[in-house]
Amino acid sequence: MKFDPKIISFLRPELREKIFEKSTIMVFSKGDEILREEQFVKVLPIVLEGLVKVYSRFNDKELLLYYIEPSQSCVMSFYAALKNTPSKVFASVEEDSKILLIPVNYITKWIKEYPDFNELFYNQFNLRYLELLDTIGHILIDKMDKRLYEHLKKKSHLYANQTIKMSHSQIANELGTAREVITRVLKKLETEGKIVQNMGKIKIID
Amino acid sequence: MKFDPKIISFLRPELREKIFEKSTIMVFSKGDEILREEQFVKVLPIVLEGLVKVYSRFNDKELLLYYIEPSQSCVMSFYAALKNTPSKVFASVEEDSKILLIPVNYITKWIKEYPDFNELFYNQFNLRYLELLDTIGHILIDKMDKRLYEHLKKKSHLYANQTIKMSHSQIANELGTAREVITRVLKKLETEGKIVQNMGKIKIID
DNA sequence: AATGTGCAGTGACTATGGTCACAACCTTAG
DNA sequence: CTAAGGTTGTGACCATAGTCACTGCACATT
Repeated sequence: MKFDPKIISFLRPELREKIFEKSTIMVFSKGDEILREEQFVKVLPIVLEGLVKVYSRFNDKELLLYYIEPSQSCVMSFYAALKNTPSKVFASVEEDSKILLIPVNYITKWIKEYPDFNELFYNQFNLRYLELLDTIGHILIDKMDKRLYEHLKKKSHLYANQTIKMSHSQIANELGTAREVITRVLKKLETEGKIVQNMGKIKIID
Repeated sequence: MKFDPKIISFLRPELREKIFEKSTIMVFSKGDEILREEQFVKVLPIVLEGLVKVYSRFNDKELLLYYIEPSQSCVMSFYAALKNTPSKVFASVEEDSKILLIPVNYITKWIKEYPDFNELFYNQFNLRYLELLDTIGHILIDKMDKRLYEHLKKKSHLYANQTIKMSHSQIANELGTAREVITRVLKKLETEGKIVQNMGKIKIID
């Protein structure tokens, strides 16, 4: 199987070749659900291109946990795969993505054989934990206007695009709040000159 | 060095002996601060007896992250030790504790040699992540009364004691809110018959 | 006994954000 | 073209919880 050697370049060439030999690459389109809560995981995804969103749901509310960017993996899948326990989170494709799927039986083997592969997951776990900690900080101390603004800025960086195309209710979901609140706060941010809205698009001034 | 073999009994005897050979056991008293934010970590703690509280601080507010119970370790220390990066969290001793301190240089070695030791940390990481997720859920959807009540119930289980002796402001800190709010909500819980307060002690009914 | 310190109790006020109801739109499918 | 369905804009209202200002209480120290 062909592969771009720049991807997961932090792993040793030897392991990288094994990974590409045993794995499959799948292409997903924007909006595809790739993981549901309570679903068992049989392959570990590593995003090669695109963007995947991982989120949790409480009652009817949703909360964005993290994005998986190229070269990153999903620790929740990793653990679910390792322990053969069902997933507690959801994942869906935000941007058309190319994803490397590693069969779970090799995971166990390789984390023993390749310390840097093992470390990769510790790094990811740590990263995600700190991100979540950060999220809690924002929820606890920031007001909606700041949370929303930071959220939009983060998104614009991820997409490498000043302009975001999302409905108010989608944003509300990601922040775990109601649509009207987003409409209200977006208007406020607009009068403050921090963003510009037109035709369903939001431009971040920064 | 003597040790109680029941402790960390899930590890292989061979490793357990090595751990006790190379580690020191320290005794801490209630209230001791054992880890500050931005501090570098040179030993990995495993709690043998007692209870250790790990928390984070945002501005002046504090938030309880998790308790380390006997046989558990602190993933935040683990990662900080592994990567030689400063800690992002605080830890303090809740109940007089006996703690096993493993020098960091052996950690790296043993996680390579002993897969079950390695797995221990994945388990802990996963556990803590899910706990934090749960906490976010509560913050997002529960009202203060429920959050407080659940918090008290959890504490009473940890201490194996129906009665909790804590000041209102301590509780407020752990939940990231203000003292008056706790006073108010405790009163509410009392009229609902869910708790009884007297002389600085809180008794949880049910 | 007098003073100080910390904790608990309380009423009043306020701000934030969640909810409701409804109007005014676009866009798209029939 | 028109109806339907989704999106946005808005005013009114309300509940929650954070803040302020103060009182009273208990205990310790001098």
